[in-house]
Amino acid sequence: MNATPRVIIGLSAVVVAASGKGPELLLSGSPGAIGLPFGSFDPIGHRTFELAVRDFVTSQTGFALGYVEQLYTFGDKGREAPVADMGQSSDADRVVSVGYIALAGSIDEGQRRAGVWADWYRFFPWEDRRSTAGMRALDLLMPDLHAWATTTERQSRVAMAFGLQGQSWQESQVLDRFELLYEAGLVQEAQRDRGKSPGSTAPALERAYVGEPLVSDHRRILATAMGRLRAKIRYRPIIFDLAPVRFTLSELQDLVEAVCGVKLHKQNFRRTLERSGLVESTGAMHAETGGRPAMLFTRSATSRQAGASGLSLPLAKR
Amino acid sequence: MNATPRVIIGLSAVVVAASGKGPELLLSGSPGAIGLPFGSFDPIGHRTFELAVRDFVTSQTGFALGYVEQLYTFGDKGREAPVADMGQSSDADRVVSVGYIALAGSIDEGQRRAGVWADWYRFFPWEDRRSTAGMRALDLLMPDLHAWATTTERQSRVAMAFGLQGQSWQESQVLDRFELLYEAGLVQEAQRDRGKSPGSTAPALERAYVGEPLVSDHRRILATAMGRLRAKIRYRPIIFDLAPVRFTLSELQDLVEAVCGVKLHKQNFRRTLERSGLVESTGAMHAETGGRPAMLFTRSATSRQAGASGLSLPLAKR
DNA sequence: GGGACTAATGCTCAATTTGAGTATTAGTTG
DNA sequence: CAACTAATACTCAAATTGAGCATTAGTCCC
Repeated sequence: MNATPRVIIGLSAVVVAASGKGPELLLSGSPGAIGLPFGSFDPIGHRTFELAVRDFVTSQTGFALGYVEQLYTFGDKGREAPVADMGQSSDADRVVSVGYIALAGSIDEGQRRAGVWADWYRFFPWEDRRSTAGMRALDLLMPDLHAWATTTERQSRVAMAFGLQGQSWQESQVLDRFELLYEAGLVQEAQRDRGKSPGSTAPALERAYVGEPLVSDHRRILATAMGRLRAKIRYRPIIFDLAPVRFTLSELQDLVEAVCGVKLHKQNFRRTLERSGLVESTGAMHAETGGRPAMLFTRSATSRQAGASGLSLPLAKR
Repeated sequence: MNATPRVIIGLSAVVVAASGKGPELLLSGSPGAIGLPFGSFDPIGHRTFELAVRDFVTSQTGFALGYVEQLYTFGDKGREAPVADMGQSSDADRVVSVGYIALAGSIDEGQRRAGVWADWYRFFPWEDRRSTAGMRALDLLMPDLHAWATTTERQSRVAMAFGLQGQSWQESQVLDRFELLYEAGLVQEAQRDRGKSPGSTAPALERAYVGEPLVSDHRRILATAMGRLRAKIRYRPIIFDLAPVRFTLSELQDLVEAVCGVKLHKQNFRRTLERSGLVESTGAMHAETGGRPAMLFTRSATSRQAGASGLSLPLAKR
């Protein structure tokens, strides 16, 4: 019972690591109430947010974070909804959450099993355009999206966000697409926040194409993180914070494709990569693919410099 | 006297408007303690941060904001230093400030005089590379920067940030440059935060080239805003939120140049602009320049669509 | 009413950068 | 050693960019 409501600062971290299969997220919570790793900011103990994030992620999950970047501060009333165990907060408090993205590098099977990791496309099936499964998720959403787009303004928003009608798909507009689906009531969080019981008048939501919900507004934070990461790949050499120390160009390409959810043109990818000077070949070869052995590369010294640029993404044709 | 220290959320707004001369900032405070418009977030009254920002800027200054975007949340202990009139906060409270950038469009002389506006280059003389004055500010900083750059790591950071040694100047790295100057003790805030009296052992700071300081960490927030705006110009048609409704291409170019602090190649600028489809000609002409009359343009309908892209910036040669 | 002056607009051309392939090579496997 | 699989090399046209020179439509001044 507080006399004056307090502001509690919550920190949420989108911790991304690359396993063999692609980007994976560190999750916490119990089945049915899954969310991002979450901690409260201690105004006395913590000197900066970033230190606080590193701190609680390591103490909660045992993983040490590499690259950490602030995403956005979410403070909307009405979207923080059911967060279960937030410790000392009472109903009267206002929770403001500062979202972070952290890259935990490349992990092996052992580490992977030690935490609760999930492929991030479980929460955004439509964002994966490498596979027919992802394309199909979008197809299945289309009827409901069109039904919602009753005005030309809405139609144009749908077209721009999802790359319809001659517009091109922009892989980093993850948040735009999610917010649009939220507004259209096509993700479970929207129905939850409106206080409806899922599946009454609202459209029935099949997880195969609307994705799994997360606690509170964590899926929104995740969308922000995906978008930021996808955009940042283009202008900072951040991909190397996810890649293993040594990699073949194909492995690097697979990783970029997995993060961005698109297919790239192989020859052009290696061309721009070699020109960029971001990688340099170690002498070693890697011969486990059944084809011609591939040269192993590492990130170059210049790629570590402060203002180094990112990768260009030469898309492969349909 | 609080038993437990509270967290106070402060909102700071970088309000930018374009006058004839270029981007101007709305300031508040008294001489010697100038800062950005600043308000506290009320956890009960305000539903979202953005509404709160609009609210307090309008009530404090009378200006209605157009475009508003969150920048970053600053929570470092030790950099919020002397903020004078922050209302009900006590020493024990921790102030976290959420920075916003807001574009107030184009203003006339009357509106300009109604608020306290200042050319933003007063705070960042080295960011203006259109004029020799700005280039000179950087020249004057160089000796101190080099003196600070005692390691190769620092030297390379300086080179990347300020475009030396074959590196190109990146107009949107405003924050990198400011933080570097801060670390090097070359801006007054750094000396203040370290508790030194300005001008003891530290280098003497001439305002003509180190720029004017702002209260608290407001200059850092401003640097973030400048960088964000400069970067965003390239991928969103945000410049039209600063431009007047009708403009000639030269006026638009001057505005872009003023925001980005660089000179552009005129013919190439108009070429890409016309191809982009972001502007369309009104029939009218504008003949006040003493040369051939110019066509007046407006932003096109497509430039208002959600995912519309921004301007390319064809730099003019040295 | 014709030149000088000024900015706006039009046009050209080469250098790069992209997009989209086809061709060759170095391993593994049966 | 032939078949197979990736990796790597090379090619060529289209599109984009960087840098200019050229022309035009006004004003100002005699």
